Amino acid sequence: MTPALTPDLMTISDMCANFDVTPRTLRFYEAKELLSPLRIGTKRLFTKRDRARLTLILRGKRFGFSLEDIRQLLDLYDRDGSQETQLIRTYDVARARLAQMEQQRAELDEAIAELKGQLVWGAEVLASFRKAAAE
Amino acid sequence: MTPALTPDLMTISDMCANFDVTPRTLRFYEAKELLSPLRIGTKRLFTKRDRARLTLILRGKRFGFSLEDIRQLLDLYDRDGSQETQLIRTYDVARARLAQMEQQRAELDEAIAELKGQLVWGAEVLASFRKAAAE
DNA sequence: CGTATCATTTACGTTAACGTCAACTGATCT
DNA sequence: AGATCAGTTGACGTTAACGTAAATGATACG
Repeated sequence: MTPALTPDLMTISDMCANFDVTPRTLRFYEAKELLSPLRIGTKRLFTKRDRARLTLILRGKRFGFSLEDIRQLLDLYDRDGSQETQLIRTYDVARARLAQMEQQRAELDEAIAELKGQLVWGAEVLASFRKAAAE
Repeated sequence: MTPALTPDLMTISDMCANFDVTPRTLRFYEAKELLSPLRIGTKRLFTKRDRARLTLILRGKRFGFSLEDIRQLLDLYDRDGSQETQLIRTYDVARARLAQMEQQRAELDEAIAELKGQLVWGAEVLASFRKAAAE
């Protein structure tokens, strides 16, 4: 069993199992100052706060934010999570990102449409090949 | 004026202007064997074929193909552009890529939806802030 | 002849997000 | 003690698609 995570501290392998990331990733995030686990001697112990942050980090990645973007957002949450101006800034960043994503989706849609067109053409060429071969 | 592109040959800067790419890009593509311009002495002269290929390269990039993917597709076109099996292979690659893109689009849609949800929440928090400040 | 412009080759630099060793250190189990 | 883990730091490797700089060559103009 896991050593009974008394004050909800988790070892690096607990974290890996729970969040499906590698140790390298967690150390990397620490180096990037996205996480700051406690130390007992040399070993890392991840707190509830670290877990909350990691959750946000992974969500941010799903949104396509870079780690640097994420770090800045986390900093904003931290510094004075309750300052209205900070919240507004976070909100704006997210909205901008949303706009980007919708733009990206539009481009993707265009590319899909174009590629579909090419496929239709390809199918026609193939069909005419078979016709020619059948005579 | 451009030296009257007699047998439709273009210099590197003509190409850059026409396709909106840098010289570095064209040399890079040549190194990757995507293009194979003629040489007069040391200088490159791009033929009609090079331009056709570049068009396909750029289109491929819009589709999200890697240069390596594109090179292979171009090779297929070349080797025996009229062999049915080659055409089929090209067709299949394109279809697979289309599937990828539609998958990607689905994920993007999900992320957009989730992010929109977060934004709504963020807006609510902001609203409650203003309410609190107004009292 | 001088210079201005365009081109060429070579080769190292860049960015992101980790992967993959290597070489240890400690703790634990037997 | 010996062996076995789990963990640590450090450092170089990876991938894609070029950017950028340095040194040199070719050509045309006046």
